[in-house]
Amino acid sequence: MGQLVDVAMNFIERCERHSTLQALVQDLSATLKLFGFNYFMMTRLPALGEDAEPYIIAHTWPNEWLVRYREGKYFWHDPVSAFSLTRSRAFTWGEARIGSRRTRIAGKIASEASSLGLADGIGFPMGDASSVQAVVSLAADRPVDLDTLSRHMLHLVCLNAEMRAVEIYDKASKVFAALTDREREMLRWIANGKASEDVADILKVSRRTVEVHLQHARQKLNAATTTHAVARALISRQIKL
Amino acid sequence: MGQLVDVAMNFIERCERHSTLQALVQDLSATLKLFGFNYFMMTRLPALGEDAEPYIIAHTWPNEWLVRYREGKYFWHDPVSAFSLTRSRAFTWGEARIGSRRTRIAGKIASEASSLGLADGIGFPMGDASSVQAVVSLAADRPVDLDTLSRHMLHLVCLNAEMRAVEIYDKASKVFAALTDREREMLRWIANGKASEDVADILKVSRRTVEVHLQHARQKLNAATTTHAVARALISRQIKL
DNA sequence: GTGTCAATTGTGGAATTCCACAATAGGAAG
DNA sequence: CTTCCTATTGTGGAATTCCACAATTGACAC
Repeated sequence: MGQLVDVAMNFIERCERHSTLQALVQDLSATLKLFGFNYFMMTRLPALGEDAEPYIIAHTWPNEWLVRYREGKYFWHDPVSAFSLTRSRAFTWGEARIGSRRTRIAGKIASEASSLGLADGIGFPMGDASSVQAVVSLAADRPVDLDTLSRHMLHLVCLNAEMRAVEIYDKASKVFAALTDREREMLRWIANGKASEDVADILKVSRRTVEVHLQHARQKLNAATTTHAVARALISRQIKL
Repeated sequence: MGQLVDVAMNFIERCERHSTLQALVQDLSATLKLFGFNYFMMTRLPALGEDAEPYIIAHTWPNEWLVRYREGKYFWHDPVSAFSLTRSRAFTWGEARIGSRRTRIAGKIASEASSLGLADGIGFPMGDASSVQAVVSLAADRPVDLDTLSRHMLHLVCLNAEMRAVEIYDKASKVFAALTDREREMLRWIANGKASEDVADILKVSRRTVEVHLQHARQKLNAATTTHAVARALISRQIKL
């Protein structure tokens, strides 16, 4: 019981010291086995309908399973992955499957997974309740039945592993030039559906002024269009809706 | 030592059962005091330069401090809050202050906070490493010196509290109509700076087809302009950049 | 088999944005 | 005090988007 707390704490401390994804994966994999999980998948979420594979950060899933997942575009048919997109709390695969109506394809996916040693699992969405960014999914060869403490320790393990993994994986994060207050102000109105002229009226300046600010914003964000600039400003958190 | 684990687990279990923000805040506040923290602040992050106050989800900060924070627009001068925007891991205020150059205003904020009983604290960014969504900040009247276990238990407490708080607070989350594959495809190209004509070429359809899809997207997302639609599609996670 | 919905294409004109070139004024920093 | 940056406004024309009105094809569901 208390042992798992130590296992988790020790893993988290080691986490910081791993400087390669490989080492981290190995350590995480070993740690998770102590909790009864043989495989894990750590991935960001693709936009709807998109191919999920490029978003994978790290995993130890059997290659065979990964191939099938890709070929069959399982991501968009698997109720478990669908669950990941909406849930902000931890959930077991069992829960996810019960919560969704049974379709042919869902049943097929579940039985195929089971035959490859991924019978049940638990998913930890990363991010807050308003927007899930990534998911760490753990697979076991039998139904998941964790006590509360183990579950939360696992959550902590996955949380820290993901943080570290993204740090390692994603060192080259997109950095855009900083906009001025005025530029952000203009962009924000545009992002909210106003035309340049509207913004001009709202801010009591000429339409031209608005357009020049937008032009500067486009240049700074290296954007081809104002829409492009808005998208980039949004993801770089320089504006909000 | 092991007691704090129980305290944390018990709190997390109670969390689910709280149905009002008030009850949650009270419980959280009491729980945090057992860890030596007298006040907390749970907030989402404003866009650069924006007023931070509307983004507060819940807090127990002294009113006097909150007023000063607002009046002086401290959020944008306080190295601690600046830290929240970039860090994805837990950090103490002390760490944040050391990591940034000392300015007059920063020193003033720190000493004012200290005189009101917020001498040091710890911040837990919520969200993954690539995008911080919210922060839970805990304040203590003396320098923070937590052992690893306590720190991680606190992290778990804050994580679950925030989840629940957002669930309660944000029941009326913006829901937009689902776009079709094609609509998303078009929007994605537009979000990436392409003109309708470019998209038409890329997808081997007529410019008009692209525009009709965009029109439908605008209608579904209730957006006045395509830019508006892109912004909404982005925040509702229907497209990615 | 009928109905609903997605995807596709078209026309023509109004509305809007984008761009190259220029210039003035004020504030902050060195 | 000089320099850099930001905010502001202007012109005119090219490029692009937006809109109202219409219609065909194919897929999936009841």
